[in-house]
Amino acid sequence: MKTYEFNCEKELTLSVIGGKWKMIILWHIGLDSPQRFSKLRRLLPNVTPKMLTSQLRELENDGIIHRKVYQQVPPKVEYTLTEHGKNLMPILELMYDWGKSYARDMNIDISGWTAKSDV
Amino acid sequence: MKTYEFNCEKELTLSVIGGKWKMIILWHIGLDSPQRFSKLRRLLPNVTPKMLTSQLRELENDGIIHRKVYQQVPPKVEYTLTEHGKNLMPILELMYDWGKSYARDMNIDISGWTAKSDV
DNA sequence: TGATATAGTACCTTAAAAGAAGCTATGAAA
DNA sequence: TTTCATAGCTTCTTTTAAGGTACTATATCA
Repeated sequence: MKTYEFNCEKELTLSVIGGKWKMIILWHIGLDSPQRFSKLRRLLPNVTPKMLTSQLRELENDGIIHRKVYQQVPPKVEYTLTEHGKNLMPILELMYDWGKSYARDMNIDISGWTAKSDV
Repeated sequence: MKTYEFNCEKELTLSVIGGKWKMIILWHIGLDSPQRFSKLRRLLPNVTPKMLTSQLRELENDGIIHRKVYQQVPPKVEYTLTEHGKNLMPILELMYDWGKSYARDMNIDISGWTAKSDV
C-alpha cells in the first residue's frame, strides 16, 4: 500500500484534479465522450501538446480516465472517464457554481468560454 | 472589473482553495471558530509560520476568511470564515468523500490525522 | 530583572510545475 | 512524389510555489 503525505483525503483529491488543465479536460470528456486528442487540442487552443499529453497521462495513471488506442494510421486515441472520473463531476459542478457566485460578488470577470451549460 | 485568464469558473475556485495548506486551514476554521494563529500552528505542526501567514493572508485577501486583531500584548488575532468561506465547505466535504472512496479503491494510505468527523 | 507568549517578518534556497519550439512515424490521398 | 493528419516526444527555459532558518516587539508574570 502506498502512503502519501497528505494532511487529509481532500488533499488527495486536490492532487488528482489540481493540474493546470485537468479540470477543463475532465469537463470536456464528461460532457462529450469519447474525446480524441486532436479534439481536445481544438477545444483548448492554449494548451501545448506536451502539456496536454502530460495531463492526460497523469489522469490515466491516477485511474481517472481511460485511454483507448486504435491501431491505425493516422493514429486514433479515445479518452473516456472511469467510474472514479465520473464521480468527480459533482465536485466540478459545485466548484463551477461557487466560482460563478464568487466572481459575481467580487466583480471578477472570467475570460473563459466554457459555460456550465456545455455539460 | 478584474479579468483573470481562467478557462472556467472552476479554475477560479481552484485558485482560491488550491494552496498547500488552505483546505486544511479552512477545515479547521470551519469546524472550530474562531481560530487563533497559534492554535493553527499547533493543529498543523508541519507548517512554518511563514507559510501559515502567507496562506492566511491570501485567504483573507480573497475574502474567504476574516482576520480580527485585538490590540493587546501578547498579540491576539482571530480568524473566522466569511460567507464565501462557509459556502466552500460543501465542496471540501465532497472532496473528502471522494478522496476517501478513491483511497480505499486504489489502496492508498493517507497518513493524515484529520477525519471528517472532526467537522 | 529576566523569561514567556503571541503573531508574525525577512532573506535565501530548493523543488515542482508549466511553457516554447521543434521533431517524428506512417499510411492514405492528391 | 509530395502533402496531410494524428498523436504524440525531446530538450531547454521560465515561472511559481514552497520550505529553512533566524529574527522582532512588548506587556505581563515570576
